[in-house]
Amino acid sequence: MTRLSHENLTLTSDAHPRVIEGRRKPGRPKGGQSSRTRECILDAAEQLFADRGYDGASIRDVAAQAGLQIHSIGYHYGPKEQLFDAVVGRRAEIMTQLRRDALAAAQSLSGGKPVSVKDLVRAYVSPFIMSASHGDPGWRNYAALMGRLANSPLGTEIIAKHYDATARDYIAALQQALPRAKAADVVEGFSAMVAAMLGICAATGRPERLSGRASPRPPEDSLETLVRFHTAGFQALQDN
Amino acid sequence: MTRLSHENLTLTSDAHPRVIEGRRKPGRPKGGQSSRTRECILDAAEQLFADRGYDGASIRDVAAQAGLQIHSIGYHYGPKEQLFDAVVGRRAEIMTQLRRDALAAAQSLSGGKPVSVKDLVRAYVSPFIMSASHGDPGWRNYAALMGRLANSPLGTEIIAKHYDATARDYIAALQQALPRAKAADVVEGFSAMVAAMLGICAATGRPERLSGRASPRPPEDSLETLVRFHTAGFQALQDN
DNA sequence: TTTTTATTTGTACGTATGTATAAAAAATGT
DNA sequence: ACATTTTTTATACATACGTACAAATAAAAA
Repeated sequence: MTRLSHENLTLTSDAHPRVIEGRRKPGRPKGGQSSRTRECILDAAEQLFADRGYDGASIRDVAAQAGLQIHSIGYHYGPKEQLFDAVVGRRAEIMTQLRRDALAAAQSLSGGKPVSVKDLVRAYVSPFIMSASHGDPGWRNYAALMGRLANSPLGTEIIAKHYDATARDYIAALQQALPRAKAADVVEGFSAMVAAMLGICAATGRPERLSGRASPRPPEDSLETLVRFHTAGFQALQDN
Repeated sequence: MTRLSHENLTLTSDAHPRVIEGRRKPGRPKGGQSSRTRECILDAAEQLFADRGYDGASIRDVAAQAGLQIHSIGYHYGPKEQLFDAVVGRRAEIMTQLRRDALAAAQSLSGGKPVSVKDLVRAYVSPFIMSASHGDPGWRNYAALMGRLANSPLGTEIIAKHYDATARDYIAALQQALPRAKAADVVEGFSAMVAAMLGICAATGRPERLSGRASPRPPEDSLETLVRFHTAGFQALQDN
């Protein structure tokens, strides 16, 4: 367990320092200190929104978890919805970049010809599943949060804002890979793929219960199964 | 617009009387009247839970929507979680029966041999999608609610209670239809199928946005696509 | 008719919520 | 050295929450 101590601000965590334990004295911090406080707030909010949902997590909970006063949250992020948007947006930017890069790489590798369905499915799904299962509790919380959000009005709105552009790119590429499939079917398949991806990362424990196994599957196995399953699904959309 | 009036209890709605508009006088109602009040409460709670989530919908909202006093809710259903369970359970019983019947019918029709994957997928998914899209706003709300719940802890718990038994039956049948597929893969495919089904009925508007169409697809089309897509997905799990 | 049961009403409690205000304190800019 | 900016603390407000209690009322049971 690492324990970083920087002035009056003490962060403790294993490999991922994010919870402020000691209190800060009031006053302007030295050089850009606030940016770290802002990250701590996002981390705390991320975890609580994931665990309890948007309405279930209060601003007070977030402040307590981050070791701050209530008003510090509002000071840095304004009203609750804005904080929520910041939580979603922070990693959405990273995830979007990963997916864009993966798509560009696949496209340049296939040189002009349409990218295969399998590569598209993998390119979209892999960054998310891998991030959600590679130790970082922040990403794990984020993935759970996205799953919780998926079918709610507020969630849909914010997901649209941060993820629709990339989704459209992938759908277009899928359409090229499946020229005989109806456009509406491709979108439906894409939605199914996203829903399955989020379900895997939600860690509800249902798959374990239904299969009788004690611990969750290795995420790499889930990823391979998901890719195989949905690739075949997409291809079946060509038979009209 | 039909308007039924029965004693002091006045229900108004088109084709689905569920919102009490006039106030009831206190006192014991005539013969089993309360059962109708109880249904009204469930209808109101169903809608509000679907629209705003478990934490977003208050007992006061439910009472107001049902035209009752706050305490009537607690009187009939006890604490909030119990009301929630009642909301989920009411239609879960019906849905479970529909799925059991469909499975039994398919099994007797195939006379001893394993039921085909396609029939299994359809038998599981069709009752839900059809109920969610056949006019009844109660079922529509219910389907949206289930989608919202899917990846939350409370939702998982209650879904387990009401739906796991049938899920196990279908997974066993799928396993028989796919003898060369790994058990964990079949469970993963089943989870994917459920997630896609819930996503379709959640009516988030995302598919419309991503495909540029104005109105949602006819549910029959979505159903056929889902069946085709997931049948192929399951079959691909046989190639190890 | 009297008693019992079922249901609704009205009110209340203690707590939690999102947001706002004012003041204090420490670093920075001049 | 002084004024300014940034961030924290402390407190407060109005409202909303889940739950509970006692009283009132009307049907049913005796």
